[in-house]
Amino acid sequence: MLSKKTKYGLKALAFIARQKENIPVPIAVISKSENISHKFLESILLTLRKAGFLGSKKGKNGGYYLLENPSKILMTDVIRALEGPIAMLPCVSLNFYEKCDDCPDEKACSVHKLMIQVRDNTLKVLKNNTLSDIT
Amino acid sequence: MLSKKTKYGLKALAFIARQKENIPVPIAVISKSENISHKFLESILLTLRKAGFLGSKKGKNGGYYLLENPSKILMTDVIRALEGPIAMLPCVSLNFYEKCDDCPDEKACSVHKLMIQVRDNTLKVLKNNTLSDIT
DNA sequence: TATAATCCTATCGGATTAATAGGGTTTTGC
DNA sequence: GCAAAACCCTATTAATCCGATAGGATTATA
Repeated sequence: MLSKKTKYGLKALAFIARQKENIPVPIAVISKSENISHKFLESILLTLRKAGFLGSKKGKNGGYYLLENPSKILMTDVIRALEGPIAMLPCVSLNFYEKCDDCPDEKACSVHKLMIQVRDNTLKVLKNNTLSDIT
Repeated sequence: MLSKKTKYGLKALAFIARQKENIPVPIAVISKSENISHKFLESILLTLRKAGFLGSKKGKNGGYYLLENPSKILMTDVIRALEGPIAMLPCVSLNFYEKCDDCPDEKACSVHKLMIQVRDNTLKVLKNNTLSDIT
């Protein structure tokens, strides 16, 4: 299950991408339009800025804006920044790999193989979708 | 991410399916072989029995056994029984649907559409795999 | 009847999540 | 200049979930 953080983050990015001009969008505007707690959204946008997706401008008429063309922003990258691993098990994660305590031999593990199939299919979908696709 | 409950449950089912004869397998045997806490596994197998995948026999020489041929047991069904929803958001779940609080119109939601794609691809994989495939 | 096994309910500590609190810092517009 | 608007940052909280454990009750076999 995706956390609300990730869901809200995606909706916020999509909202920003829908703007005609690439001028800063204040948190309050997104927060009201998308029904997201202002403070919670604040922390999410901060994460997205630190991850390199958004730029920000302080002061009056400030806000957040995209640093790249929406068609360059892959869903895989956004979800990894917000949620962490995409895989259903740490032992099949490409970017957040962790060995299982209980498994002596990963290659012999019945669940491992299945979850690699799931991972590859999920990745295929998320790589084929950019921010411009969900706008 | 799959919970350990689900991971252990799948491994236990695979273990039982690997037995030559369909005679009851005691919890302790699975627990030792698969490195799963005996008590925790106990509660998992109870779930799987109540869900209709396993039968049990009490007393000496008791244990758990499959109620169906492994090739009839779909991964979708097992995971739903152990984990709950397969979808990444409640609003795209087929079996555990829940409306999002923040979304006035699901069909207009950018994230919704994306997660339906992910769900459909995951379901395709999990429907094509039975217990006999992961044995 | 002793033993081996499942059955069942309750509980617990720790981690995570979603949100809130409260202020700080920077920039803009007047 | 200065006040307001907006981002920046840390800490705390309430609630929930997770993995595991406890402790017995029940049942079947040898």
